[in-house]
Amino acid sequence: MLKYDEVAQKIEQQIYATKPVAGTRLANIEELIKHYDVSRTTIIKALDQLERRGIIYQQQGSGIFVRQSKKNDYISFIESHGFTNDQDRIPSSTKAIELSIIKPTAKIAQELQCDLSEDIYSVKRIRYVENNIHCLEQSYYRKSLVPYLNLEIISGSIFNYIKQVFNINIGFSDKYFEVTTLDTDSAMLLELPQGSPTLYVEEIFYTSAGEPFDYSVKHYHYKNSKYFVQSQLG
Amino acid sequence: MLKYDEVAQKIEQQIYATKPVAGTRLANIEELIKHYDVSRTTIIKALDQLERRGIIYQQQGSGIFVRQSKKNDYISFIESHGFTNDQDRIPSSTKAIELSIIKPTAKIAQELQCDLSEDIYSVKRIRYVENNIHCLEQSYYRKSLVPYLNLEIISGSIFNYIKQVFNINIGFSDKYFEVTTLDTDSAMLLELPQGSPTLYVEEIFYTSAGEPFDYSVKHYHYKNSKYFVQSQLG
DNA sequence: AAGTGGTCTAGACCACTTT
DNA sequence: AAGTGGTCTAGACCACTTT
Repeated sequence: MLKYDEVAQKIEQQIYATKPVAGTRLANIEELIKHYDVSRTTIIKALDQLERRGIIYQQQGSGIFVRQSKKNDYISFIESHGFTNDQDRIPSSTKAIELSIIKPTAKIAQELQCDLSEDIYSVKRIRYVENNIHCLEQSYYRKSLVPYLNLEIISGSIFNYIKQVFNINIGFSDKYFEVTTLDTDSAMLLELPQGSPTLYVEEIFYTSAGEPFDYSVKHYHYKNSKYFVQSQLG
Repeated sequence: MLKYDEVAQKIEQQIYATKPVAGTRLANIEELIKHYDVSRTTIIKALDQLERRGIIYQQQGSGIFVRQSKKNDYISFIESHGFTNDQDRIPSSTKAIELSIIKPTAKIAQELQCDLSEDIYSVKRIRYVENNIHCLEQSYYRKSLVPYLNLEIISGSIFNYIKQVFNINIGFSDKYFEVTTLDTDSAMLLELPQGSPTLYVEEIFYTSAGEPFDYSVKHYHYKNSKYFVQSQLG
């Protein structure tokens, strides 16, 4: 494990364990260097990581402080995989609705940067958080990169599966979204009236080598899902 | 100006100038070190910055590559101040609807971590992008931190103003959002039928010293606003 | 003036991919 | 085996805030 990851994790755990109020000052950098017995650069890198994740903030000349903890019931829109805060997991589950191999439409081929003749796994699922319907998800995977899927696999975490079995490293994603209304089919599956508002999200996932392997379209249940995003500005 | 910011900016400008297709490989690190005459650490920091902003991606052992450029008409949800990509600005404007000094409600006082007796500037505005209604915004500023506002100021960029005049450095923000429907008042102002879907956002802005100074509530026009978010995963 | 976080360097060495 | 990005160190010096 990398040193700066280890230091970041230890500092984070200490914050979660002692639950200091927002604005509490942590030890200064010199002390952290001595305490963790690493170089200045390593401490700074660990702190930068915690700052980006919204756990602390740093003010030059003043100190390192604990940031406000997030509201409950809100899910991180960036790393949303069914958890709220990193501390306490929220039980989530998945129901598979459809699994088939298809040829891509022009739109799908474009997003996945693939040929129209390439085989594509089409996966339709409903995702639940705390036993409430959270969203309807239609995903397309390039079979050349994800050679095999079955009902059991898609009822769990597909990402964990393809990471472990096919050794695919997930690199980054592009997320496009807007607010719209539900058509008949989606409304039925989300158990909402037709025309209900929804957060409509299209997301393309790339491997760490920059290859798009998953194009997903999601309709979120507007009553059961709330989100948060923390930003660094300035 | 900091060296790594300068290097990042130069590399970015070069990418925008030559518009290479996604996946194009940039010069390797040794070359960048020589070319910009800075240390390895400085190059790495510049590249990390560009990676976080979605402009490049790096693959250990392989190279540094240009990332897909973003779709037009989508606005960055993180740094959304009325622009799309960093390259080409989109004309945006603001119409002031209301400006007053009030005492905070319990909710406002809680979000701004202030006393119920403190003076608060209440600002209501409509924001336009390319002459289309983009969102309705109700903001609350702590008068102790933002001592003066008038109609002219709030018709422009309040953030630029308070940065320059009151020397407030904006540090970070917490954004909470969900999909809901418009009530009569908001619908009228957004020129949409009552009950239309909307993206409802609450955002708290903090100074770099960690003090909340602005609590804003926004209703986005569901037909005129689309967003994107780029994530680093793995 | 003292304290605290941030930048920057040269260079050794490690991790991963490509040839 | 060679190439390429990433980690880590010691230490000098800078930028900003607090006393």
